[in-house]
Amino acid sequence: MAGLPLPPPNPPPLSTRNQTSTSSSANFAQIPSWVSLKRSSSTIKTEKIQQGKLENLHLVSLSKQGKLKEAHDFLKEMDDADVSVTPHSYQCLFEACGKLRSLADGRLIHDRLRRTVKNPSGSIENCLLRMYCDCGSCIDVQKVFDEMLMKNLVSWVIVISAYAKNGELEKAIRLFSDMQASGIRPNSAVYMSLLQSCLGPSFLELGKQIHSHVIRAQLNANITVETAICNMYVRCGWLEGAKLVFDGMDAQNAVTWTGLMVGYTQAKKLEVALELFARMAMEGVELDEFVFSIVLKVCCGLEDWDMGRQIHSHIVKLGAESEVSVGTPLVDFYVKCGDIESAYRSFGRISEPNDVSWSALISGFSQSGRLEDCIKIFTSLRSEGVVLNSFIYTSVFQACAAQANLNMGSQAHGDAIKRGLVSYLYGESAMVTMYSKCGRLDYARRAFESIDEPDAVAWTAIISGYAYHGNAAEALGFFRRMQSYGVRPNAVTFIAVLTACSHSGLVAEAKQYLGSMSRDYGVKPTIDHYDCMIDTYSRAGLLQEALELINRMPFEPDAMSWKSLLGGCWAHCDLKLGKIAAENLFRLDPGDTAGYILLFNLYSAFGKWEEAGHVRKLMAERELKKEVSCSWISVKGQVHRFVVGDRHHPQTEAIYSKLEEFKCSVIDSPVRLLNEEDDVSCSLSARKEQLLDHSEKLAIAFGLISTEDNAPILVFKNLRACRDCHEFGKQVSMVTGRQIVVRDSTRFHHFKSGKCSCNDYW
DNA sequence: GTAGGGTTAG
Repeated sequence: MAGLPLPPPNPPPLSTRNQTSTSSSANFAQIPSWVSLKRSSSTIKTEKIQQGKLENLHLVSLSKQGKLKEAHDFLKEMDDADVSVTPHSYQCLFEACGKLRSLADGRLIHDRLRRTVKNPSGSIENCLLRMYCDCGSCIDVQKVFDEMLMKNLVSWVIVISAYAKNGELEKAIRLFSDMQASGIRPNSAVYMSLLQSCLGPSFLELGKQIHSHVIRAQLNANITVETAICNMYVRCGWLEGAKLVFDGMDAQNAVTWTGLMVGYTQAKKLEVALELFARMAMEGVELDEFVFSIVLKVCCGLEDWDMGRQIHSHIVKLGAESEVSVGTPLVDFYVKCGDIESAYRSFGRISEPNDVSWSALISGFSQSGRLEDCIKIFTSLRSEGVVLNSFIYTSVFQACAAQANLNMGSQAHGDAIKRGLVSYLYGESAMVTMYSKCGRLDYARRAFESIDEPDAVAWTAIISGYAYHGNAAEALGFFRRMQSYGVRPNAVTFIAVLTACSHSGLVAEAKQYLGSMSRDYGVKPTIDHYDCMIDTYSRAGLLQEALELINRMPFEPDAMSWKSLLGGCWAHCDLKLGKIAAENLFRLDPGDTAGYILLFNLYSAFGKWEEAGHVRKLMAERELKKEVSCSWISVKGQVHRFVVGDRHHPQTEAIYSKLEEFKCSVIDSPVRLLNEEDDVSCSLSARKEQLLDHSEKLAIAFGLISTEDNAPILVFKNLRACRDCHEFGKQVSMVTGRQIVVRDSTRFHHFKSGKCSCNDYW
């Protein structure tokens, strides 16, 4: 990728509602250091009043720049020179402390205020209150508030909002009553802060009471307050109430409509949400930049890609594409569409992308398999010091998992920890998967054990990890542990459990788990679960059972059902059933290359060359090409890739002579089977030659000559391991005593002392 | 007052 597209010229802004106007206050950063209390500056010293003004000006400047340490020093100098601090300076100092959330500084300056000023004004005290709120210290807020002699409306608003924001709603309500008792009428700000604190269904009753207070206070004609009430009902899960308030309003603005659409989206009533948008557009409500994100989300949920594109063109007409709050949801929409090119184009039109925009794009690349791009963008963002977030890291972990890129994955891991950006559960589960797919089950386990309270997804990740590595005992152990912790398994968990069983020949266990899903766990089995069971029977050679299950299961068999059976027929040499399975598979998925190869091998095994040739012709007719097979190994941080018969590597001679040492391992059976790695069109004798230099063997041989004698060898390949290479792995592990690990397209093979963890089942 | 990005699978 040659750099990202340039942003276009700025379009007219949508609405200025959210654009903070730049204040016209002086730039205090420019006040030079001559405003200091050097005793030599006699001109300043002589004029007492002027002097105080300048010092206070400097103090204000330091506060606005957030230079609190310098401010403290300067305050001391002012004390020494007997210059008093003005109320305005105190206000600025408190504002700075609040902004920086520096409670310690705030308390120091508060102390100073107490010592030097007898009766501070109400507005100073309100500043103090606000400072302690910003620093999150309710104790200090309460103390100041209790000692205040002149409590005005603002003071009450600050304190009530402080408690409300802090989740102490009861206290806020009590203060609210006190306020009324003391004869002060609450304003809309008080009600807004109380309403915003009603966060879930448990607050519904309280929310209703606040609502009735609003009506009594006659504030219910205020569009902002009404919108807040509407959103309160949405958050409390009472959509009907929200709708009632909405319909009762004299006029609604874009915010009101957006809030209601969010409500219907959360309630999974997507059609209603979309209707609302249509109505809103028809009624000519002035759209703002936030409306589109929710509508586009609705389109994604409905998979209504046409509607999404229509909305996109509407956005273009409004000239809002470059707005980050509009462009980012657009990127996500196209990612969900599976249209990564459009997503990338939309991203390029955002004039000032933020971290959310980047994460939407990166996850798009990760999900669409553009892993190189994903990693590339991540690396360049990191080096440019752009703000990253935990979403980005989660996507990077995923990409590294798919790429089996342990190097990048563990680097990103360390980096994310340093920046505190491993997101709880999301990032952690992705990390478990990353390590297990990179071949480091030990790290995966450690990553898992460090999760505070793993949820079903995290448990599923570790169970899948062990299943993927062919260790059913551990996988099932984790499944039991999961239940002992009271975490309920979901549908995907059972896929992992059943996969663990099928790869280890645990037929009875699989049957029992499938049967217990609905009964004991309340998880309804889907066709995927039945396919796992069919796979289990097939691998174990129980082909009749597999066929029976296909016929009597409560679903129409899909391609996967027949493919599993075909795999079993191939492994256990059942031509008759294999033909039936293949016919059905090709009917449902004519493009399944691996299926044709299975059938070809099956015919060949029975010496049925004519039929085998027919399969080959069929593949050619349907223009099915095998993916070019390759294997790779990482040595000292460098990745070495090999294809069949590869002679490009600088150490080719040494690699081939190492292979010669193991030559006798090639099974010399009268029937030479076709493997995924072989060229389908070449002759039998040529294929025999090919067996010697399959990419997997080349990678293993290179591993042998380029690593320490006792180091384990980890090889990755893009296709399924063939029988010869599998035997080769076993033999090498026996002769050399090395541990060999091969990840093929479906699982890990751990070769040790002449045996493989897959028990020759894969 | 409002929204936007991600976790587990064969």
